Parts: sequence; structure tokens; C-alpha cells
Amino acid sequence: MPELAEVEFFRRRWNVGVGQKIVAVKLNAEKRIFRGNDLATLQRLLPGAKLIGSEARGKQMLFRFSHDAWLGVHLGMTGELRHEPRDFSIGKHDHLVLAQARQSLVFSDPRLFGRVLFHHGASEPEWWSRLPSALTADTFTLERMKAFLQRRARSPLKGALLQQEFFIGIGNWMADEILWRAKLHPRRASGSLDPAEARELWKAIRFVCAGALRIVSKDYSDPPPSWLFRHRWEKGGLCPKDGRELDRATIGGRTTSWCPACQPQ
DNA sequence: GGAGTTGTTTAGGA
DNA sequence: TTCCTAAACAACTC
Repeated sequence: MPELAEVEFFRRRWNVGVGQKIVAVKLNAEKRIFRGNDLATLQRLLPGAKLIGSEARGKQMLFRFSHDAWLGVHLGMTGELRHEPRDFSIGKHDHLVLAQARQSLVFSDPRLFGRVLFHHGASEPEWWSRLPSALTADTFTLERMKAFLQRRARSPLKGALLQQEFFIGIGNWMADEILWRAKLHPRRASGSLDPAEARELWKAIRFVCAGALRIVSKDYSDPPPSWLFRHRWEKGGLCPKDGRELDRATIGGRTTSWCPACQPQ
């Protein structure tokens, strides 16, 4: 479910608890979303700590608490953040509950591909500091993108766009949307773009990231019907530009949808 | 019952 | 060394 904009949507859902103390922590330590954590320290430090604020970067989120406590959250494929009344009944897939006086903040994840990473320290965790900057920032330049694509010259564009070490926050639907707008076939080799094609790709990345953040992160609305998003999973889905039936195949390890006319091989 | 799912990690091959 | 692919993780839906 969650890519860049969906992650931002879920992050904001916990804003209701900013400025308030955690009064109790309930968690299921057996679940694999907690792997690699010092849960004893988490249990000792979070109760009594106040939620100060949060940030999202790509698909990662970082929640900051008083008492030098930090909580990193990755939603995986099916994770989500919610807030519930103070004494709601915990569901089967609610693995972490931060109870506050007025409500409870909940992390749930049926498939358990998500992850929580607790950190205790005066400054943010190192894994967070090392994340690349946002694709919507000025640091995401055409030249840096070209250099990255050259390093992945033999991989299909679809696979390259999913590399979080550079294209932070892009997931399966955004990658398809970007390639469709740039009129590039998802199987094109990353090292084969001419300067004009690279520029179109860069512009499409900026457009899709900014548009998704504007539309989806506000209230989880779908993008408009002029986007590929609305058609890519329909059986016999049609290209919103020319009405041609979309093609589908596994590329870069993921199901990929494209228009054979707009995006020639 | 089988196939497929908006993600990441790892092992192994090229 | 570096890059690329497939499988594994796990639960649910169609």
C-alpha cells in the first residue's frame, strides 16, 4: 500500500497525539516488525515520554519523543498508522499501541513486512541521517539522476526507479506512472537514454512526486482519471491518453503496466 | 485452491 | 567488486 504520499498521509494521522505524553505501551514482542529492537529499553523509556513531532522521508518515518526517545516506522506492504479511542479493543493485526490520555496511536500490519526501530540518544539515529534527500528537493538534479542511471546502466528503468538508495519513496505504482508520463518503456535499459529522454524522465519524477503528495497525502484521495494510476489494475485497463489497452508483465521483479503505443520498446 | 498483492532483504550468479 | 535476479517473508482477496 504505502509509497511516498501514502506514508505522509499515515504520518499525519499520529499528529493528533503531538504534545501529549504516552501513558502506556502495548506491543506484541513476538512479531517480526520488532526484530533488531531493544524492547526492554523501549518499554522503559516511552511511557511518560511526550510525542514532540515527526518527519517522513521516502517510505520511512521518524517520530521524536522527549527523554531522547525516537521511533522509526516503515509500513512495508500493508502497514498503517491509526488513532483510536483511549480504550478501543485491540485488533489481531495491531502490533504496537501507544496509549495517551485522549487517544491511542496504533501501528497495524497484517503481512508483517513493516518495521519499527526504536532509538535512544540525544540526536536522531544514524540510519535516518544517512537517508538520501527528497526527490522534491533542489538536491535532486538531472545530473545526479543521470549519474545514478549510468551506474545501473544494464538494469531496466522500472527496476532502477525502485532503488530506494536514490529514488527514495518511489514504489510500484509511482514508477509505472512516471515511465508512462515520460513515454519510456519500463524495459528500456537505464543507461540507454538520450539527453532529451533523461530530461523527460526527470520532469515526470518531479511531477508525480509533487502531485501524489498534494493529492494523496491530504485525505488518501486517488489521483484523477487522467493518471495511469486509475487504470493500471483494471482488467483490460485502457491508457487514459489514447485508449489503447495497457500491457502488463513482470519487470524489475514487479508487476508493471504500460501503454504499448505511448511507450514503444 | 491458486495466483496475485503500492516492499525489503538476502543469497547467489553474472 | 559491482550489479542484477529470484526467492523468502506472511496474510488476505479475488
